Amino acid sequence: MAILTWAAMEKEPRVRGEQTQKLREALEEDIASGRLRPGRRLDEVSLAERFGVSRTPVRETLIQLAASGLVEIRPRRGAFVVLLGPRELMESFELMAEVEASCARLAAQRMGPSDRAALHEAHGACRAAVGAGDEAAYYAANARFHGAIYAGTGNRMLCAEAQRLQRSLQPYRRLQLRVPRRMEASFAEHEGVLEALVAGDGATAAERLRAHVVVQGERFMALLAVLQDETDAVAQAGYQAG
Amino acid sequence: MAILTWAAMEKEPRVRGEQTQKLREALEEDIASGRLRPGRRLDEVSLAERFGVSRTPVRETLIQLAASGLVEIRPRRGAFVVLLGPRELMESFELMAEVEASCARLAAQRMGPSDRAALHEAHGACRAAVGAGDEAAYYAANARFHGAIYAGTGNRMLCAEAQRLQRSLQPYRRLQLRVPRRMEASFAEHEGVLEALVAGDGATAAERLRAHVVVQGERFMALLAVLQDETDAVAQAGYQAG
DNA sequence: AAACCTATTATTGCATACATGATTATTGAC
DNA sequence: GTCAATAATCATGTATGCAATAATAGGTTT
Repeated sequence: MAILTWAAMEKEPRVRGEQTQKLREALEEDIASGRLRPGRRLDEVSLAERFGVSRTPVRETLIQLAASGLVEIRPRRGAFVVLLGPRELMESFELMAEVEASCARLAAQRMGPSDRAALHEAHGACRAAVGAGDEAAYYAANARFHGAIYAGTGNRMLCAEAQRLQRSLQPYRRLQLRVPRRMEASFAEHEGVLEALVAGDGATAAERLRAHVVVQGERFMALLAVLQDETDAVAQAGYQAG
Repeated sequence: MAILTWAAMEKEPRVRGEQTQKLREALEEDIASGRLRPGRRLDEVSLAERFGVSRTPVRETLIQLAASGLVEIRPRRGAFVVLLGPRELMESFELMAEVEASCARLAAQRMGPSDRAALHEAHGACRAAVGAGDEAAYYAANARFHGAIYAGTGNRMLCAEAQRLQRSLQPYRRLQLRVPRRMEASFAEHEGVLEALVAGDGATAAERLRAHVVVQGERFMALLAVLQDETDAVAQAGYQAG
């Protein structure tokens, strides 16, 4: 007793939660969707009132979010939605590119029929979104496309890591909507990745997916000035969530 | 106001802590050193008494450790030192291999003189440890060797991720001491990695470091039966820490 | 004797209360 | 009028108390 066998470990959330679970999902959604923008302070009492709970589960949720990289907690200062600086953004995109390249290499060797089906489905949805010019649909389908590659590795640890990184960069991807012909370029790159994946060419798939993410990062960094302006504007407006 | 500028974000711990900081370090050390073995249950009141604090900071620390992958929290059941099963161990080693390979590739291109000096220093310490047959010294020097490669990437996000993974696998590395001629083999592999790194050959360095980690993982998986026996014994003995 | 059901115990999850440090506002001086 | 120092306010960090659930022990039944 007092021992947990690994056989019993077949459930994902390594983290406690009853109330906390809901709080975490709600805040993650708020951050990803942009309702809570990077840099926004997260007041414990306000969040507690908003969700109708005490400060305790709020604090525990904030700690979880801090550990997953979405929130930053400064001792005695409070919690803030993580605001990545230029350097940290570049580093995060590079890390993302490396992880995704690894996923592509492994997925090319290991994807099963259902993985391939999911990948093609997501790719088709991307194509449809490009045709319709539907940014929101492309955004969702793009996430499925990348997620299918993660899952195709068969490595749940790697998959979880890739998803965590994707979530932490999600608040910034919104700004990519401003890049002209973004969807078309992204879709074309996806096609190259898909081709290499279905051919089982791991090296090529990895290189193409790495380049895809790196290029996205470079496009994004070009918009950094705009980002700065926006957060400044947010600061001045004293943005309120909910 | 209510906005955190990224200029102010030049401090590492994204996590709160006064008491919590000490608790986290102490528990990390206990887990890494093997005083708290994988599968061990972590009772909140016992920990609170042991550290002379209330349950609150203990809970917050456990949540942090859960998020970093060292502890697993099962709702209403308590916290346990993560006990990775065979599949999870394989996946973790693979993830580690991928991340380290990325580090090697980037470090080969970017390492500065101080990074190279640190790498050579660690390698020299490894050589000395092999000569002296000092397992503990090799263990420490090996960690410095890998850490120097992480740092050599100049990417703090990647570096932090690699270190987090290393910590989460640390409880299991102890068992590698049983592999015969482990130090000699490891050191020989290090030498190949170092050679490629100083030559600036990122592709070769990445491949060699990946192989190094993968081989370590394979050696390790061969000991899994022993691991299982040991944890079973621990379970029966009702291992007490401290 | 073994298995199942029940009652007790113990531990987690959450709420509330208090203390300390940070932030802000006010007041005074230059 | 601006800057600085001090006091008041507020938020965080920690402790404690209560409720609900899971683990456990005991008794009963087959």
